[in-house]
Formats: sequence, structure tokens, C-alpha cells
Amino acid sequence: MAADPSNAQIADALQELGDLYELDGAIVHRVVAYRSAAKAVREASVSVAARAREGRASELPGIGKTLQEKILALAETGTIPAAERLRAKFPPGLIALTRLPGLGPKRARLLYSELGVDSPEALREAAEGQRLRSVKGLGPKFEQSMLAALERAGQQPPDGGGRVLLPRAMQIGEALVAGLLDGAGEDARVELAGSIRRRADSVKDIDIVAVTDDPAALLERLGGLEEIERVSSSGSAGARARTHAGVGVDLRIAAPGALGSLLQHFTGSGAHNTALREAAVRRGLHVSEYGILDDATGETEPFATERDVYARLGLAYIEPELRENRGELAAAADGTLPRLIELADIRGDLHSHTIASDGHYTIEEMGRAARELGHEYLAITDHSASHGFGNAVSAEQLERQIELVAEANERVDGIELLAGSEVNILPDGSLDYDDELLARLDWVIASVHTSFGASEQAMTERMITAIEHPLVRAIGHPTGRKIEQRDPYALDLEAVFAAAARAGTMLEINANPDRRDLSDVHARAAARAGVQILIDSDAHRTDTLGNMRWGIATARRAWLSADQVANTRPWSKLRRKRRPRPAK
DNA sequence: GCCGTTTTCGGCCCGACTGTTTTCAGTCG
Repeated sequence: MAADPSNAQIADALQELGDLYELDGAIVHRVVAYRSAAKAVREASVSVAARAREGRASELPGIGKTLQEKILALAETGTIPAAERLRAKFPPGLIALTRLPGLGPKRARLLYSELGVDSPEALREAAEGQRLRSVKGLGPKFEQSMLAALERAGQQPPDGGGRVLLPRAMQIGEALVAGLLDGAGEDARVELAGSIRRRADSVKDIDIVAVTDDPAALLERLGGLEEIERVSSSGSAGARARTHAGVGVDLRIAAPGALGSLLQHFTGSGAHNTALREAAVRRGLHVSEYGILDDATGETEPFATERDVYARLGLAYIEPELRENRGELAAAADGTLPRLIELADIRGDLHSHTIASDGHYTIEEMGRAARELGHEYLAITDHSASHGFGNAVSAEQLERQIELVAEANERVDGIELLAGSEVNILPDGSLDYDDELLARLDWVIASVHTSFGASEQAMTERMITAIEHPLVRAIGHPTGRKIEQRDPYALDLEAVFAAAARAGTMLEINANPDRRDLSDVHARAAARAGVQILIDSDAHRTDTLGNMRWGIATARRAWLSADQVANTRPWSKLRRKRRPRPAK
């Protein structure tokens, strides 16, 4: 039997099948169902193929009997019959066509049936030959917009989808907000919304909402900002634009009394809003960016704050980070939303690097910088002997490092520096310092840095062996993912979480914004399994100690409270003697 | 396709903008 398809492979297959059904003219709800199922599979922390073999894939949200069967077919035969049938009907280039802005499934199919256009190349030829205008409903402007879209698509890297990591998006977004506010009236308000406000891993567009008594002036100012390359469409309600960095910008302008309604609408997520509105309709209420229309009165009431919007719907206020339709609506109705962790709850950082390995500052410099952030403790955790990138720390050097940390502790007041190590987990799950040396450290975090390609079984056993090592207190960046760059390695996370909960080993949310690993959904599943979560900066420089904020963002998206995060406690509560080896 | 404090069948948010329209379809978020 071949290896089970990974969750990513299953998600890709469902995504493709949804695209094919869309070309085939299926009703939009069916297409949406495939896309939401693909998302649920991609984010699942269990092997969906294994669940399907047990007949339990439908326990995932958005997966029912039909998709359970289709996933099972994919696992057992390597393909889905319906996809085979539709692939024979539509050439693969048609899906690529629907990726072009302004060209959806209806027109792609129209162009294929009328002109035989079956790829972006064929589209370019047809547009250049002015043949698109011969199709009823299409004209010269459509030809021009397609040529422009093809041009832009050619400039972008094929992968990545043009998504920008959160810190970069926030930097651009905050500059835009400042630019829009500069010279605006006293009463003007401009705020970031969308996935930036939800603190997602990465964002596709920068969404901005504004309130002003002079919308025209604000729109004009947008076009004049130095970050903006061009404004592509503009109306009375707002504008769409593009930065020189290639990021889309949506600006929407509200009447002063409707800022809450607009902010709620534009913060999303789409899934949250759809679910919110469907629930409202059942109560005779219609939610839009303008307010809430009550069937009973026929009146639309605008809301000045988001809190008022949610209250009108009988819901507690939902923090933006939770608005992903992952159960927050039910919790808001029940009054069971968590009190989310905040940056100020963090007392220390237990993962950092210095010039002893691949960091750039000394122990003392890192310690002083951490103290400036208000930390009570900082663990110095340079890479262990077999790291292989940059300077690894030999056993002898680590013994010297323990002395250096003790000396730095003498010189730096107001913070406790801890002698630690980020120890490599070798392919067999063992560590690359001996236990005697590890036992002399204040703190040991263990991470995988090599052999990412091992099988799921091997990687899971490797990880659990490290988790059960009595001197390992935490696992660093547990899945190895890099946002928009590298998928998690094959790992049975359910088994890993169970082992970590049993052993009392913490799992890290690594706050490096390229990683944010554990992810939001994985951290939530881990905490539910009883795992203590740790949030670390993994700083290699003094200024990246501040990356802690991105880990907090992930923790909040994971529904975590301060009491579920270990380093909200003082070091005196975390320090402890060597655990006894688990009884055999 | 999924799903159920109205439903196991019949629903399944809401609006902006563009381009082609003589009243609207398609696309997007």
C-alpha cells in the first residue's frame, strides 16, 4: 500500500475539484463547500487520510458523507473519479485562466467554447488579435484588461500567490494610515482592518477603513501617497489601489455613525461574516457594512462601534483574532469566549541566541535588551554541537558558556539570565550533548534542524523520544514550517500533543514571524490536549527579542489565555529539578 | 457540497465596481 496522501495533498485535490466543478457550472454553494473543506483539511492536526480510512473524516467541519468517500478514494486509489472525468472535459490551462483578475469561471468557459482559448498564452493571442470582442458580452476594454492582467501575472513569481508576511504588511499599512491621516481633519479616523487586524500569518491585501467628512479629499490623498503605484478603481464608497511593492490596498469610507459596522464588515474574515449573517437572517436581521436591517421595522440601523454590532446580534464582543468561524460565534452567544493572553502577560523569554552560535550580540547585550522589554528572565539557548550552520557550541564551549552566563548575571541587574541550550534532536530522537552536561543547564529546549524528509512515523517517533527525554523542558518550532515557504514536516501531531501532555514537556509557539510555529490551529489543538504552551522570540539579535508580539498574535488566534502559557509565570514557578525518568 | 433551538430537504451574506449593457452579468472581497 502506498503512503497516505498528506493533508496538503488532499487539500490540493479538493481545491482542484472545486475549481473543476466551478468550470462545469456547479452552483456556487457546492464550489464553496469544496473550498472550505480544502481549508479544513489543510489546517487539520490529524492525518485526514487516516481518519477517512476509519470513516471519520466527516468529523472535520465542512466534510460530510460525500467528501469522506472522495477522500477515501484518493487515499486508496490515488485519485478521485469525479476529478478524472472533469479533467478530461476541461484542459488544465482553463483553471490557470480563472486565476487572472477579472476572469472567472463563466468567462473562462465562454472563451473556451467560443474561441477555443484554453491557456493564458492562447488568451494573449486572442486578445492581441482583437478576437475577444467578437464574443457577445465582451468588448475592447475587456481585451485591454486581460492583456494588462497577463502582463502583471508574468511579472509575479509563479508561487507564493503574492502574499506578504504580517510584519511587512503592517509596516506598509501603518505608513498608509499615517499618510491618509496627514492633513485630514481633526475628526477623521483611519484604521487597518482585514487580515492585518486579525493578525493572520500573511496577507494578500491591505484593508483600510476610514471615517471623514470629506471623502473626496481622502481618496485624492490615497492616490498621492508615495507608497501607491496606482489607483485601479474608485467610487463613492472607496477605492482599490496597489503599492509599489505589489500589494493590493482596499480603502473604504463610512459615514461617521457607521464606523463600527464598516470595521466589522471589513475586518472579516469572510467565513466569520458569512456565518454571522446567516445566523442573523434566521432572526430577521440583515447585516451589512452600513448597519443592520431589521425585517420588523424595515429600517437599517448603523453602529458606531463593533461592540454595538455584536450586542445587537445577542453576542459578546469577539476579538478580531478569533474571527475565523472556528466556533467563536457559538462561544460569543454562550458567553464562553476566552480571555485572551496579552503581551503584558509575558514574564520572560526562553529561547535566544548569542555570538556563541549564530546570534549577533553578547549574552550581556541580549540580557539588557530583554530587561528593557520588561522581561524578568531570559534563557540563552545557543545551538548545540551538531548544528552545522554557523558556529555550533561544542560541549567544552557550553561548559564555558555556563560560566559566562553566570558572570553576565552578576553584571546585569533586574533580569535573571539562564544558561540553556537549543539542543538538536538527532534523527533517532537522541540529543547531541550527554545527559550529565544537560543536567547542569537551567533550561533545555530541543528542536529539529536536520533530516526534515523523514517519514511521518519516523518523525513522530523521533519527536516523541525527545519529548520524553527527562531533561528536555520544551520543543522548539515543533512542526518546522516556514510561512509561505515550507510545509510542516510529516508528523502525527495528535500523538505528539498526547506525548507532550503526558510528559509535561512544553511545546513552543516560536514567535519568529517567518515561522509562528506552532501555528494558531495547532497551538489550539495542543492546548486542548493539555499541553503547556511556551511563547519564545528565538531572537538572534537584540531587536528581534520584540518578535514576541507575533507569537502573542498566534496565541490569541489559538484562543489561549495567559494561564495556558508557561512563560506568563515567574521563573521561580518554572524552574524545577530534573524530572524522574518515566517508569518503564 | 453541507447542515439543522424553524428544517434530513431546502435553504445556504451582502454589497461595490466594471463593462457591457437598454436592465444586468460577472467578478471580487
